[in-house]
Amino acid sequence: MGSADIPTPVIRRLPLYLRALMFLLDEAQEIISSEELGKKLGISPAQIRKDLSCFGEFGKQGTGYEIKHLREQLKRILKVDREWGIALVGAGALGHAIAHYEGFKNRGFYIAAILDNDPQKIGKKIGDLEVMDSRLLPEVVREMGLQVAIIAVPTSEARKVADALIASGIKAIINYAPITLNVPPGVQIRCIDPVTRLQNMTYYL
Amino acid sequence: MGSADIPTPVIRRLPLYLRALMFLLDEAQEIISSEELGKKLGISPAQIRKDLSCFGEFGKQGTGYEIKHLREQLKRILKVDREWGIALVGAGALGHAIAHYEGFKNRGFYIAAILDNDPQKIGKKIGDLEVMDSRLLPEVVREMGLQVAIIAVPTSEARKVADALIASGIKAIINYAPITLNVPPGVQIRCIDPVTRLQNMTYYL
DNA sequence: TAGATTGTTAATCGATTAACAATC
DNA sequence: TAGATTGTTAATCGATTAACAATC
Repeated sequence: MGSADIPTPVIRRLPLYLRALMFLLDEAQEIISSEELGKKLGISPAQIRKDLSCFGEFGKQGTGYEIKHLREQLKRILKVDREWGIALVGAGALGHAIAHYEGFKNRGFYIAAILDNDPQKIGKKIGDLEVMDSRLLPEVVREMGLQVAIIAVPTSEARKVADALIASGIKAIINYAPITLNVPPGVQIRCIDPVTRLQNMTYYL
Repeated sequence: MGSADIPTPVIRRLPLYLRALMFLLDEAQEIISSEELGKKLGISPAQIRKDLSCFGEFGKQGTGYEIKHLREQLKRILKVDREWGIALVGAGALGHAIAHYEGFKNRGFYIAAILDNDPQKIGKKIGDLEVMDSRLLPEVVREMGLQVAIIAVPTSEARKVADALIASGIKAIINYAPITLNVPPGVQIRCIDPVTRLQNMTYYL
């Protein structure tokens, strides 16, 4: 690959830029400067320019950035210029909330399948999708060509589910169980645990 | 205050240490070395020792850390050696999932009140709590002495809700709407947006 | 004591910021 | 052109790591 190694903090910020640009486009704004974008995001303008310069020259001196163009570039860089299907494992309250979440729309993702191991839940419909038996995971992942999954099961089952996902060929996982899961190289994982975020804030109170 | 300024990455890691220690105690482990803890968390042992040394000397040379003792120290440092009541705003699918979440238990938090502006939802019960009218927010926050809140409303309402929370005296906010909210100094805010996390991972695929 | 692991210092590494020439 | 803002360099700042004396 021609692309040099980009610092991870840069990659963490790009989705925030993209999110802000999508929002601005909804409000029909066409151009934005690094100054204005920085103010909206609480990030320094120099930081934004430096981050973007890792990938090319997307702005125009004296003017700023054409929002639609920058959005397309960011989508391409982040590989969300396509739609990734997600395997959602867990059809409890959290699974329902994720299945009904509006925020995936136009951001590169959709729920492709919902799985659970509870016979009470298997076969039930959530929105347009029928909850499938967890045991079908390998087939579902292969047949639908899924690479992304979300773990929304109880903590006690999260490790087992992660192993099954990885064995099935999933390459990117969002884990909602409050536990650190170790994954092999080549597999991405991120944990969403509101309590660690809360504990982080209370330190400062 | 006697406490010097602690680097923010340190404060971000402490809740992870605490979470791992709680888990180990459940499994009846009593002692752990920075080496072993680091392996579990994917963090270098030197990092862990350095982080902890910001606050005191909690270990014993040649042995490691007494887990129960370190847990108590971390709880104290993070101010979760008490229980913080949370004002949960939004009683939709996400609000339900949060209200039923088991993960708050023993980690310093509980849902103290649930509010919504939808007459259809007001008065309905979620677990033990009755959904209250959002307009009662200032009274609820004051009377219950709440400092922490969670925003689980549609994106279009998030800004308004955040302003109301801050006006009511809330000092720490978890925002589930995929939008950057600007808050005044002295108020902590963290955004939980699974899609930015997903977009971060797809970059690496 | 011998072995192990901490707490801490110094060195390295990496990220952010300031500043300005380039240029629209 | 004059004014504005980018892209980029160099300087600053901060965080991580390596190494080891202290000590249990």
